Amino acid sequence: METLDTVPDEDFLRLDHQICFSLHAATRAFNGVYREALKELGLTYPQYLVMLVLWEHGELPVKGIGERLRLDSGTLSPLLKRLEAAGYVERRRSAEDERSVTVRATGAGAELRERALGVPRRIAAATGLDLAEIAELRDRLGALAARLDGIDPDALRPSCG
Amino acid sequence: METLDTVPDEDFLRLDHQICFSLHAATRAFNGVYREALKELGLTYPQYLVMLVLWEHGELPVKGIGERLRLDSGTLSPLLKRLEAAGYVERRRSAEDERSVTVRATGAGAELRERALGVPRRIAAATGLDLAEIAELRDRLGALAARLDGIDPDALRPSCG
DNA sequence: CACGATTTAGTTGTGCACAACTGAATCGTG
DNA sequence: CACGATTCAGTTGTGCACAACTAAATCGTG
Repeated sequence: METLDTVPDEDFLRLDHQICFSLHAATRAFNGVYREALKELGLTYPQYLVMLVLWEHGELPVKGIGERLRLDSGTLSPLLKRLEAAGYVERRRSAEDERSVTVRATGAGAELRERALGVPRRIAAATGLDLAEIAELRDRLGALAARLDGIDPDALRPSCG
Repeated sequence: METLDTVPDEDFLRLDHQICFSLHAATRAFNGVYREALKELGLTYPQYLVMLVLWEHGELPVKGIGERLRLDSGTLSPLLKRLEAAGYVERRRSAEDERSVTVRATGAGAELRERALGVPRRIAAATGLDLAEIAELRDRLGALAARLDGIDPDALRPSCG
């Protein structure tokens, strides 16, 4: 089998162009499709992800949301502020640990879930993938992400290439 | 085989949580890995994509870059201005069509290519995927993106779900 | 040729990602 | 108990994505 070592740098650069582009394109295409589907709910895609975890887990501290979505407070704080302004979530300082802020869906947020139920099905139908393919894609992407997250930054430095 | 139609909305919402998350996570993990690898070059990931197309195609109008990367002038104009400020590209109004701005790599931009040659190999090695797997992932993502880009927006509206 | 439609870059405004930082609360160890 | 280290949310600044818009050049049709 052809191994990585036998391929010239030039070919790698070309292949890189292709895979970078397709990953970038797939992500933006997915975002675009969700943007369209979520327009009627008044949610962005990241806001929808936050609502999904709140619907699934009930109330969570900001940190808990961040762990599940791999987002930090710099991203979540303003996003949650917008969700709060829209009336979908409420935030309050935890009584037990006043460093922590607990986030939970409001009544309007719960109603939103009912309106959101149809979204994933329409997306799935639009992709033309069946359930098994969707699950496989999920697993591949999940495995890739886990592997990438586990990379030692030093392995990306020139000295180790 | 289980079809989409027989799956309850609730299960879809849960599956959606998973696939949204894994796509989002894979993208951000990839971005993070590239960010690290490109740090020494002083490039961001989108800037690197632009340099890749310029290295491959020689000079291109802004529109040509946008078509290849599916980016509009609102994204490209400031990005190119930064690449120009860094000395990697130069822009000049086309003589034939003064609406158009031609972008090409400078000498420093060409030197950057030499230093960039090792990057994709290190990324590929870090993913632990072999060439065939990389090519397969590229094709799957490309096909998915093409399918998503081709979706009729109306198909995402509630009335058609 | 004239003039409305189109094309091309660019600008503005909103939202997300992330690094670096701040400040307050809490924890752990002496 | 005291005090330095850590944790947590939030802020600031930079860059990207995208929608909506502007201005200038070009095109196409009468």
